[in-house]
Amino acid sequence: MNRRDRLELRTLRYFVAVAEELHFGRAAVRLHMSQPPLSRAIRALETELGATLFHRTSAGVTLTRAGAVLLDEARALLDRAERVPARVAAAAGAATLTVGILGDSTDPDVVRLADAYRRRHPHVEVTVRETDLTDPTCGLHAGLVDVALTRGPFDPTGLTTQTLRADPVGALLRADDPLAGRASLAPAELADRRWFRFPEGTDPLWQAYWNGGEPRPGPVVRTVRECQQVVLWNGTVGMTLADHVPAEGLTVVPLTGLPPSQVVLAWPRTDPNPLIRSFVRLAVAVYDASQGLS
Amino acid sequence: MNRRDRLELRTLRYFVAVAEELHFGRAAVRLHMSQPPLSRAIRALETELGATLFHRTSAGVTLTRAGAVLLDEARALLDRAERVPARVAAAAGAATLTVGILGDSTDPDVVRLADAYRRRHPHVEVTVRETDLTDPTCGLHAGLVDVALTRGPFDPTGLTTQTLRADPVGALLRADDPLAGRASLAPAELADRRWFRFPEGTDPLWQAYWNGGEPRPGPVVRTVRECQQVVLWNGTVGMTLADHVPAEGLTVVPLTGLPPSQVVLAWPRTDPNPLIRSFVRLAVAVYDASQGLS
DNA sequence: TGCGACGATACCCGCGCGGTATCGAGTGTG
DNA sequence: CACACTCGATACCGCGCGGGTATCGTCGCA
Repeated sequence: MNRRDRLELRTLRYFVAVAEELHFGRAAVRLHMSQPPLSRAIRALETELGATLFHRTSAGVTLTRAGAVLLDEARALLDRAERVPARVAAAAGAATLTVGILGDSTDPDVVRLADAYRRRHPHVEVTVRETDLTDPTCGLHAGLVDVALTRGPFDPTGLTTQTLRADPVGALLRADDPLAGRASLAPAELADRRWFRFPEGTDPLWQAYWNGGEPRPGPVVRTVRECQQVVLWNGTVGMTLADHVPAEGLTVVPLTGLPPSQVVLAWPRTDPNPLIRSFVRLAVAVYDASQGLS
Repeated sequence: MNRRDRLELRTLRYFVAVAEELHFGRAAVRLHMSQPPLSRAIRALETELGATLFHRTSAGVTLTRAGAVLLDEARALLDRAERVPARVAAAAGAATLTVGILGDSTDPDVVRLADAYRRRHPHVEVTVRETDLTDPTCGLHAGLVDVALTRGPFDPTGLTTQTLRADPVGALLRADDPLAGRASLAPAELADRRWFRFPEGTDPLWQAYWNGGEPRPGPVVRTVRECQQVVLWNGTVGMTLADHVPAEGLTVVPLTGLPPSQVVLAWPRTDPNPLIRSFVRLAVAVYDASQGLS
């Protein structure tokens, strides 16, 4: 009568674990769960099938004849089920996912995300396209990438976005700058300086944010490296991540009163490619887990 | 990351339904569910497998190549899974369940329960043992039956019991009895009559209940038929179910102030036979459903 | 007879699943 | 050309199931 009364693979996985360990406690460990729900699940399976699967004696647990038969059947089913994803993937053709990454991402979470995705979808050919700072969407609109692992803010028209993390920002200064020794700075204290900025045509939201709230005059940069060079050589200033470890001769001072910089995942609003969905799901999980333990 | 991310048979059943109907709405009907969760499940499956399974065009739904492959795989898996219960049952040997039924059970729910159980466990050999009224446990203690579908009250020592329903009771009288025309009776109004009773050694709780709260003198009966005969021939009275349709020359008048008669399922407390468990589960479901619509 | 091992039971909680309501896109029609 | 209809997708909600912790009951053993 209940809906939980048809055979399911999960139950069979439980059964196989117990049948192989012949010990509920150890099987539970192997299944990364605790013993009581496992006992219950096996009991429910016995009820469902109308047959006792294990002899529970004080000496230990042994398979009944019915249990032995089910073990064969279950292994066959699980083996076959195991191979289904690979076969479907093969039929779908060489699956490809192109991830756009904003130039400076030495983010350790990106590595963890790449690992996790590779483990989850070994058949997917992931290509990474690193882009400079002049396009926060990493070429999403041009169709150059399927999904962009980038930073905000930018015009989200036609895109779906998902914020993964927020990092405090800081001012990038020469190490011998008079303000270099400060524990923190307000953007106003740098109002009279020249700030590096991005080329004409760059997303205005993006431009404004990285100039401390409003576009300011200064040299044009395209890459992280250029930002550093232009500060070193011109004595300009600019924004970067507060925990950024700068190059020799540069320093970073935390900026106060500014919204933190968000790590954002973006992808086309209408793209039906399910690889994107699973990538997004995984990314959220990985970044959340990372948040949790920090 | 979630636990809901391994392939499950339920999901495959959904997929096969949609693949065969090529229409989400109709597939949902076939699966006895509504369309939105079905759409979600298919989407989740696509995400999980990293492949699009259906082309959703305005013209309708068609399978992709990946979907076609999955359809084959899914059918193979489901076919095999379908046969598992039968094979396990065969290995367990001829499964037998003996149900004890108290003599007078012309209860329609019993029929529905028998049907449901037969549908659910077609391989189980169900034998029914109808017993007289002298043992409310239908021979459970003697091991004559596995489970008793009976009425209370009785001594539950060593048994597990489950109440399924409660029915009002009435007095069984001759149709020409002075009290026969009454709309209802209190047991006290029959205090001076002789009540039929059960033989020496019958469960005391049982004996007392069916004599209106305390054992009263009167002729000894063993079966429902004997009850009727003894009332017809001796002018004795006794208790029966209020909605009982009596034989010619008899009548039933509802009794007030007595606890209703409970339909009770009873089985040995320590019997490991899983057939009993599933029978009990089903019985509860059937009787509950029956309650609901009354 | 106390103790340890181990499966079963009791009870609680969070989330995944299925429900209803609604949207939005695409299409045929007066 | 607007309107209505179809049908899958989305938003949101409530509940039951699956998994958790605590504890029990039983059996073997010192």
